[in-house]
Amino acid sequence: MHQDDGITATLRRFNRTYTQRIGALEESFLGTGRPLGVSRVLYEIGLHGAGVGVLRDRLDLDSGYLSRVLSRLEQDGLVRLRPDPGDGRRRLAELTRSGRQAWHELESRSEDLATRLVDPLSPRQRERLADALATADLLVRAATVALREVPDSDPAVRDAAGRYVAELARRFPRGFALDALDTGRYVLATSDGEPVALGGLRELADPGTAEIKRMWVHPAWRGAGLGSRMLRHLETMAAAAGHDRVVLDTNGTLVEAIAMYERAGYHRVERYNDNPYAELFFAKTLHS
Amino acid sequence: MHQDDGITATLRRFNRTYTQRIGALEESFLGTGRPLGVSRVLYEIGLHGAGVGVLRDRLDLDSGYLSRVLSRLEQDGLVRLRPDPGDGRRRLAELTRSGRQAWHELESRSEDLATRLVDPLSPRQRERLADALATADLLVRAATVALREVPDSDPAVRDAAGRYVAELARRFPRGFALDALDTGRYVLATSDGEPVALGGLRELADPGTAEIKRMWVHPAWRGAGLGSRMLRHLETMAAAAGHDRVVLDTNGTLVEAIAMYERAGYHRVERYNDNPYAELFFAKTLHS
DNA sequence: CTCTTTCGCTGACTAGAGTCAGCGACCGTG
DNA sequence: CACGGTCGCTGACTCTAGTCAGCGAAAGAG
Repeated sequence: MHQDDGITATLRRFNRTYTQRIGALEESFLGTGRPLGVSRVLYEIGLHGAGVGVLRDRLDLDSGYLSRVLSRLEQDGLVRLRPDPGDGRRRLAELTRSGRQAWHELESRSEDLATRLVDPLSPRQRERLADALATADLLVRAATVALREVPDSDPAVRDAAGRYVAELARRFPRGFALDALDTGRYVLATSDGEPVALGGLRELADPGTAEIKRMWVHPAWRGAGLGSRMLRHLETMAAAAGHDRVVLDTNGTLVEAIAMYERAGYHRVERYNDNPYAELFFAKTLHS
Repeated sequence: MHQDDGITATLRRFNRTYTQRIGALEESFLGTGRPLGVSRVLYEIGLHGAGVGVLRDRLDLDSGYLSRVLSRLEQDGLVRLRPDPGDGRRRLAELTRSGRQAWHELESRSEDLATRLVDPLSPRQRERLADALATADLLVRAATVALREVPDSDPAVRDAAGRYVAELARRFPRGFALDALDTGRYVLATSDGEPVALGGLRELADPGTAEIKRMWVHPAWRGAGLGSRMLRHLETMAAAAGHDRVVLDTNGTLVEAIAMYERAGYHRVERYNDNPYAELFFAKTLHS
């Protein structure tokens, strides 16, 4: 019924099976007397409400289209729109009492469908399915993490760098303190808009060499290969900028990171700076 | 990032991840200058051609709608329609040279997308993803197998029974022969229209007892729990028909089946018929 | 040879989803 | 306070997907 004929074939086969049988979960939003698009907006507003612009971004809808959907929901008494107190141009959408009821209806309809799908399976099979889907979920998310260079003024960089510092302070025996953010080029990895990894690249006095700084991966994402991807990305950037060697320093307590650097082809070198927190120094020659 | 909070939550979470990121595989049919529906029909016709009725069944389309889509494809020079030589009412659709070219384009577009998706993953991760998706595929297929009672005249019953007989003939030391199909109630399990399991229920002289016959599961589907599901289904049918006990006979060579009967609560009983092929006899009391 | 089905096609619709240009209210900057 | 830009809304569209009733040719049953 299935033979191992490559990852893309497996993926495409799964895609077919999936859209035919579970895709219906999506259309479970239908059958509530409302068109799918309207229900999706209703669901996305959620119990806590949401700004119109946020909805537009999250659902990737045209401004005019969303506006019409919202006014329909308002007419139906499911949604209340009020101006954003902080910015008179914006509007906030929130569910009315019957809107919340409709939201719960969508929720339970989707839950029912999921239950009905797994119902024919034995407990053991359900467990296997849950494991397989959780694994697939993690890997698909990891695969679709987007890396992009951002200016060091980007709030997400400050946020990620702050978490980096906080973690080092917790892990380093004598704590860790850092005042200003290094200038340099930063690469931010995001998933669903959330920062999940950060990496920085800085020029050194020696023009041929770049230094990798501030490598950080969100704790929940460790082991998903993000660190290596970030490293490769930074190396490519360094090579493109004309460097033929990258260096980095780290601390002996960061054992996972050290293992990753070694797997990625980095080798130990002598101390090249006077960073008091650094104990180990690595370098890698780039083959362009 | 993910906590174990039940199979339905995992399924729904995956569903969200999936539709956002892999769902695009489906829409890869877009961007070819043709609407999605038209491309789907084109793809489904395939390189070997297909009858119009077959397409209607497979894609679950309205007769009139499909007809229009096909004539559009014919106008565009991608499809040729000719009458079925065996039945003048039917028509066969097959791809022209440029139709085949368009088909390959869809194929490679879909392949590209799949490749691009798994590209950021390491070989080890790709393997894990392939495993997870293959497992999920199997289980989702198993979960969505449909069991339905069919008349014993149904060609699918004859087909499945034929495979059953052929397999027993191969596995039994002295072969197996069976002339007519027993009358009785048959339950057929199908996946994508293909028969994947069969089971029969027959009344015995003793009115309280029903006999389960012709239990067969497609070789590719064994281990997916279909046998147990079929058994449960037949038991429910027997109970609904007023029986409080089911019996069955089997042969010592069918070790997997015997293990399944025992797991399902069947216990050994004395021989109750003169079936020369039967060596072992089982019974189960139904608690209604 | 009739009568009934089946098969695919045509015409006439509808709802849903989305696009695009432009508008008025409002914000932040210089 | 002028001005460019942002935000959401409105009107006028388009395209896709699909439904439904009915029709004529062909096949199968009696």
